[in-house]
Amino acid sequence: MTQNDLDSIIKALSNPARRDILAWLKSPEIEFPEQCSNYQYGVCVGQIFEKAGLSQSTVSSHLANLQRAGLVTSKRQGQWVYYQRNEQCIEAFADYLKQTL
Amino acid sequence: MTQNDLDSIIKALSNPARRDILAWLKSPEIEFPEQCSNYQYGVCVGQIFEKAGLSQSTVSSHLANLQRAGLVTSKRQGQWVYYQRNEQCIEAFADYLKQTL
DNA sequence: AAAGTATATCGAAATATCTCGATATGCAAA
DNA sequence: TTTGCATATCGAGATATTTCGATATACTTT
Repeated sequence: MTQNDLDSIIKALSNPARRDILAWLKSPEIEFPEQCSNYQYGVCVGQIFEKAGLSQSTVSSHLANLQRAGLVTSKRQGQWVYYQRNEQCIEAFADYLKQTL
Repeated sequence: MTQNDLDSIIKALSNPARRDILAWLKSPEIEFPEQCSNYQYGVCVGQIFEKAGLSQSTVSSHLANLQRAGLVTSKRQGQWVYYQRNEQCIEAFADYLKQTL
């Protein structure tokens, strides 16, 4: 965990909308029951967009931000892009913080 | 730990200068060997200001920010104001994050 | 009381972030 | 290949943050 990683992760988490999205992705079945497909690759942008109460472009931007920080991964399936939590990164960050803060 | 607490703590930590200050305060004897007085109440603003490479007003503002977030406490001793880490708050935050992130 | 030192607050300029609508891109269906 | 849907990117306006110098406040010393 470099200082740069830490910086982008904390900056990503400093926004409430992004924290909400990350929290929602913990329970896709509960938070996004409307999604037709299964949750193998996570949740698609449209679902998150509808729940967030923000514009589509804003949500897309937030997701890109979370992904640059390494907190989520994405996978395109046809015309949809699915996002899911990167638990490894999230746990590593929480551990690092607990240890060094 | 309310959502407001979390928000102000993460926002406080999202700035590298404030993270540096908080890290320095972990080892006052090592990081601020120049301080004349003992470290009972922490480190005084002037010491932090000299180390930070930022203006006095900026450092004072960062310290106020950390204090509003609950991450440090301050105590005036004569004309000096000493800041020290609030370990209880810091640990509670790290634990909360580890649990809920 | 006056002057000096330490810290906090104020006001403003520079920079970054958030948000949106418009539009581009990638893929699917007709 | 044209049309339509899902997502990403662009450009711009609004807001927030960072930083500074100037000044105010708190305290000490003379």
